[in-house]
Amino acid sequence: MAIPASEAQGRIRRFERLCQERGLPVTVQRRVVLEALLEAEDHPSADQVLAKVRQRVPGISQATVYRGLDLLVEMGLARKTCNPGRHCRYDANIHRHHHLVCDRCERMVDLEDPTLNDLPMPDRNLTGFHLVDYTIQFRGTCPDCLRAQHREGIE
Amino acid sequence: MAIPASEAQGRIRRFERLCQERGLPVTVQRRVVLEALLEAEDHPSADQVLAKVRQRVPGISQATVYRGLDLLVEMGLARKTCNPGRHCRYDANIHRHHHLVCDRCERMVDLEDPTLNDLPMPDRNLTGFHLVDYTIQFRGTCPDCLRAQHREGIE
DNA sequence: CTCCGTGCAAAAGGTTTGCACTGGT
DNA sequence: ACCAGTGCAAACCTTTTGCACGGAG
Repeated sequence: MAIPASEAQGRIRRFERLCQERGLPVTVQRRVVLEALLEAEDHPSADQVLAKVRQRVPGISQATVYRGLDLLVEMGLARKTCNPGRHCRYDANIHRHHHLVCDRCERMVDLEDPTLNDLPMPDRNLTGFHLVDYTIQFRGTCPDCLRAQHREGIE
Repeated sequence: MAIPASEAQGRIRRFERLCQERGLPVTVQRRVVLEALLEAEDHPSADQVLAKVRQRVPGISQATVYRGLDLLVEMGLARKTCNPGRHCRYDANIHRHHHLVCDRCERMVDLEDPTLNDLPMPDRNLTGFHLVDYTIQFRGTCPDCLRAQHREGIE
């Protein structure tokens, strides 16, 4: 969803600050990628961002946009709304259930919790969607990666 | 998550019935793909399913496994747990928010609903995960596709 | 017997990477 | 001036597709 202009300004400044902290140059290309994403109404694919960015910087290369997007995600200024990894995953569990996803290693495990299975469905009159089911994706760090992080902290 | 043997049997019979209804042959390959998925502990990628299937049917081709998985999804016997489409999508909205996803056209729109933003996080002592956030993905049909379906019903 | 599914291999499509040159700091 | 970023193109990886053969109904 498009970010309001007021907030977008702050987001761009935050981006510049984060770059400085890491000693990364704030290039036109990077800034334009961020701006394109802030203005997007939907959840654009990398290619859609590329198209939008090229309206402003015609010569920009695909690789630069991909790299710019990854940087934003790494900095916490954007989210990748797809699943971790490059491949599709399949699941034979077709009942309502939820997922715990590790941000670090991309592991995904099931969560069966009946207390989470009776959320009210968003009203069709408000959303326009006819919704039939839902899944909650919890994000965080899995046990293995927690241990690994802890070890890294010690070393 | 692995499906209990008792339920797996029923799932296989349901698969056979669905094939018959559609006049599709129940081949060894198709059955093995389903079995591999029912036995999987995690959310395997297509390639992981392929590896598992080849333990039992060494000569099976990659394409057959991909086709088998798609058939299962189409029949409602499995879920693709990745996002619609082949590409990653990006989102500049980094606050807690949720998604409405159309099963038909793969459109994804944001849902901001404060009443959905205070779900209890699963307990770390139970899951082992240190969870920091969550997103709810609602699945269904978007307004455009509802209209399209309606028109198809009339014709 | 007829089709459809399979296997093989090639194509497709999205993303990543190596390298020389350019541009920010 | 230095070092990282960019552009270009090739590589990579997952998924899809076309076609001839063989097996299911």
